Amino acid sequence: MGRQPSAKPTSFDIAYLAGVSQPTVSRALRGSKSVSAATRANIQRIAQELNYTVDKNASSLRSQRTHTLALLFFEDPNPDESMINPFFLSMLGSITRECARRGYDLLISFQQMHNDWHVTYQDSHRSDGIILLGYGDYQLYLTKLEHLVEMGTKFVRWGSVSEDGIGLTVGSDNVGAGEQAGAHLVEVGRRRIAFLGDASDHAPEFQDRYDGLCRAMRAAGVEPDPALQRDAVSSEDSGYAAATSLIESGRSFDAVFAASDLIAIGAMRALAEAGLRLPQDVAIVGFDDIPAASQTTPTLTTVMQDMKGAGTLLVDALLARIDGRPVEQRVLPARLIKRQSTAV
Amino acid sequence: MGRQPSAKPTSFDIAYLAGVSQPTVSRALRGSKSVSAATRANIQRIAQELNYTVDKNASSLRSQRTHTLALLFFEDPNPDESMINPFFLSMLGSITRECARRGYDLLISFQQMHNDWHVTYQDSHRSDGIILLGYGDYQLYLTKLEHLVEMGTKFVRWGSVSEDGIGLTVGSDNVGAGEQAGAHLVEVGRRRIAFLGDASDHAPEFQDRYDGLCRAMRAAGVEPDPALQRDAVSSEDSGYAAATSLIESGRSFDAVFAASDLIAIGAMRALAEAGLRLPQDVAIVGFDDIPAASQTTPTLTTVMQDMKGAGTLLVDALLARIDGRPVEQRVLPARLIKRQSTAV
DNA sequence: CGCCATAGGGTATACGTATACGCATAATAT
DNA sequence: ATATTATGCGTATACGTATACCCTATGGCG
Repeated sequence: MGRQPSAKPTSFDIAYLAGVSQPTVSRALRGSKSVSAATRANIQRIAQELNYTVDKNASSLRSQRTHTLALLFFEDPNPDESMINPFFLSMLGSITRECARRGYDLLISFQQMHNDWHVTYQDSHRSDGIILLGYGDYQLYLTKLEHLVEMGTKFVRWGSVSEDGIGLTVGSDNVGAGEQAGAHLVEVGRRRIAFLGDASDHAPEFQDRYDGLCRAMRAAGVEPDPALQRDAVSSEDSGYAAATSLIESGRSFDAVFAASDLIAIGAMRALAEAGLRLPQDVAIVGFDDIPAASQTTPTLTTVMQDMKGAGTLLVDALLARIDGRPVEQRVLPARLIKRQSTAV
Repeated sequence: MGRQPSAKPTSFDIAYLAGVSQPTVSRALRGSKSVSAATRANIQRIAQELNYTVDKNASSLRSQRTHTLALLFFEDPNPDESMINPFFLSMLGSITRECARRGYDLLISFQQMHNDWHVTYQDSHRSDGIILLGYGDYQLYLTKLEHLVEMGTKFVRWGSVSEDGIGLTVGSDNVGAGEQAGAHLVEVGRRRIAFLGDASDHAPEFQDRYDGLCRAMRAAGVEPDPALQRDAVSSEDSGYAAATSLIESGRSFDAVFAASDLIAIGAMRALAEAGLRLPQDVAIVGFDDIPAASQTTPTLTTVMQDMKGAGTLLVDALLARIDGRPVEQRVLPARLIKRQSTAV
């Protein structure tokens, strides 16, 4: 039946073959400088030959470092439970790669917002640090964050960088992105610009985007009309509802800035059903540049965030915090992608 | 400065408080029947109170079981490296949840097809088993699979269930899905149906879909024309190229069955640019039901796979194999979603 | 030529858990 | 009544690594 799957070699096996003691093997492989170059090279060669890999469990047990990061998705308790926010998904790749590059494993965990705190607690024991991604009710979220801080857990989260300061935050330049979107809409001649997305402190990121929009409008000498803002969470249905409410209010508007692409897509449906022509009657800008944004009719102008940079930065920041190195909040640039929905 | 983050309690702490020995705590918590109900209840209560969690590293080290599954994405070495196949992403949620339900952790790892074997090898040491997801060159893939089998690694993969039998496979009923698509196209009056997607043994899943299509056509008394098949991998560009080649061949066709939605979307662009009306001149069916499929013009008829069931089944099958339980290959039903691109 | 610093590496041990044994007590069989 | 077995638990130990500490040769220095 072929050979045995040859029992996993240990550092003792290597040590024996190299004619040294086990600790020397450990030192050599971990890069301690108190082992001679020749010995180290020899040990590395033998390890390579035997396909030796350090036993993560033993190593972690001894050193009390897991070399693992946990990635927690906080989800809205929405009915469509199998759907994951496409935006976060596209960050996953870069986070994974960055972890691999740094020699860290990545543990994935999904969590309903309302869930037992217990799971998160466990995750904090299984990893050196936690990356938090999540839309949703920000207040609920905060209590969990405070709990984490209290426990001394290292973590970093994706979100609005401007606010409070619970823990370490990495995020896009939402204000700047909002400004870009606003400036572009003004440039194509729009003056009455509506905003769809929570502007309350339940959703700091959306709020930042709205602030940016207002800033751009004022810079162009246009005063934003608060009556043209409608709350919405990141889903098509919510966007549809918000746009419908806007239309039914009877107030005139010639552009819509949606706080996310999903909202924008729902809004486009509502606008089209109301007989409004896009972009002639109403120009529209979304946020996120999800794949569907280039498939809508008309194709959707939107803001693309630097997801690759985001993953790298999140991991970087978290590792810095874990190692006790100083780390400053950082903001990532975002870029406006112009498509048909704002074409003059 | 508040209290210390109170050192993590160990089984010894619990044992002391319960007035028993450490092994008894271990036995009680793991459900050994050689501990009395009263003692067990008491231990569990104390553990709960202290927020005790078993140290995974120590536990794994001792028992040689990691209680972790590794998820490996094999990617095409394509230029757009930050993009992950949206189809696999939607499976991630259900896999994660199923793992959590069974008390397993999930380790994520992306790999370029051409990468060093080393990474996969390591992953096989860090987990009890591996879940393999990947499109791409099937031959390259096979050599890696054989390597895994040789090492005695437990794994399960997503793919075409019909073929060879290297390892354990879970997949959709691609033949049946192809039949549904074909029957639908025939039903709306199409006779000259093109197929875009590799039909070689480099891509067994696509081949199955093609086989299903042919079967449905023959069942309706229509002989499929091999000249209407064009190779394509799962990307928009590839779909665009394949459709263009088809159009330029001058052969007449009144329908296209694309092996994936991305191919379909690329093909739609090519067809529209060639002045063909969809669906009047050419009806089109895709595969996967990615989010963008409902945003195209016209919206895309496609096949929806049971991704939630897929995740569950993959984890189930892998755990069965790990535990040495018997496990049969299983196939998941797929469902045709009818949209505008095939509306009569 | 003796003294000390340094490089290089060995010895002993701890990390927290799970399991093989052994040993009482109590329950049953003979 | 004694022999047998099951029940419930303690004792001892191993899993594979990393680190604190100790020891031995050198070489540099006065």
